[in-house]
Amino acid sequence: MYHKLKADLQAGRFAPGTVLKQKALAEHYQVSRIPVRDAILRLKNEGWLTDHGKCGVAVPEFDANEVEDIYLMRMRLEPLLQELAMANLNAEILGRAEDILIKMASDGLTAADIGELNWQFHACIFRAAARPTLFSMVEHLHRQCQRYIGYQSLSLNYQSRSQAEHHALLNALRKGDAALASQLLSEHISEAGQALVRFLR
Amino acid sequence: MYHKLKADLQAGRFAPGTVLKQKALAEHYQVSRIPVRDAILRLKNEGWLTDHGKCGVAVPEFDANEVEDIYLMRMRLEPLLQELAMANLNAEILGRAEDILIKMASDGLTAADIGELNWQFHACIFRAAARPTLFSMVEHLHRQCQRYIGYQSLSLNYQSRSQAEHHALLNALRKGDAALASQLLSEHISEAGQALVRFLR
DNA sequence: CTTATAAAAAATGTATACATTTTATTTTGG
DNA sequence: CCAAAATAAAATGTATACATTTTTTATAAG
Repeated sequence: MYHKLKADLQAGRFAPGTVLKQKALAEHYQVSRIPVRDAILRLKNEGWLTDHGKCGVAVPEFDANEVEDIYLMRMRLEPLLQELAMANLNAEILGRAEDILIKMASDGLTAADIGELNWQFHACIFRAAARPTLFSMVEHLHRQCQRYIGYQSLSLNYQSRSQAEHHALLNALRKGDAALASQLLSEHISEAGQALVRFLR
Repeated sequence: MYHKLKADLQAGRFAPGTVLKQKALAEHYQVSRIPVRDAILRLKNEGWLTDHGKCGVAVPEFDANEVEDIYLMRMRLEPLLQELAMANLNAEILGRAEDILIKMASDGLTAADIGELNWQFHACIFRAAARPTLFSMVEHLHRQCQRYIGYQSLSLNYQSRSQAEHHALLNALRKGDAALASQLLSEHISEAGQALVRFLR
């Protein structure tokens, strides 16, 4: 139930602003209201739903200010996590990261696919830091962004540029150039954020 | 129910590591398991409970690594938010912040009281940034820390030093010295974090 | 016609009962 | 005696039924 509703939200099958009622969801997914309530609680915490006054939940509208804040946070936290990871990077990890980049160059990927692979690429590096709390937070912020990028073709337009940045980052990591790697990641996030905010305004 | 369980967790009435079962909680609080489930879901997201295998939830053990990560994040995010707030600060806001500092000097405050007032002081400034998403995140990180500071007398030992730092910060904000205010806040967080990590190890 | 109040409808919160899954115990074979 | 499988117990997940709260609609007064 939770997974089905989340999938529908991720696929954009409910327009932003739509108000969802427990009873209606229960009937739609052929379950009782108990699992619906659980799912709603979880999805509210993940940012896929918001309270709608005292009754009902709504699919959040696109909010450029929210995106701006999330990208600001990512710019501060992801380079930090990457720096902490650098000491533990090795050829195997970097090889796996490159494999993901190769997959990202495939044809027929949806915006959601690209978003997921993009996260897998960075996560692969971040995980080496062995910092579960910081990692979870960064993952949470990434996934909040996916709500926005799933909808539009922006990620497809920026795909070639993004790939080039990924390869440049990978090279810096291979060389062990921490300052360059941090700067490249920061710019990578900044550009994606600015493009998304421009698109929303 | 949610509020009662949270209060008990905040007051440290369940030792870290304790495993809690829905049925036991339901009987203890004289409610059915449905509100217990809701409360558990919410408290897991707030960091007051964690999953315990496939069955039950546990009161999390104290984890110095988690604290270290949270303070690292706070050091990156709070100065950012404060900088964004500075343009909108005025005498009224700064006056309210000072009022809170005066309350913090009262006698007979518990560690939890001081923690709450400490947050109110900074929140009062942060709110001026009018950045709800960033603010929520910073608030979330603050409240995660309260789980640790509620337990021990550390906050009481650092109270006078902390107050001095608060006043220095307030002065920098009054003067509009952004660089100094950021630096003071960063150090303020860093010192509190280091003290807490030292205590836990 | 607008506003305030009252009744009706709808939505959420909670209790009880049952189903499914997980964990603990016992039994059996080596 | 130990390990693995089977059984019993316990815990969580879910459905139905009812209680409380919120929202909407209808009604009446100004």
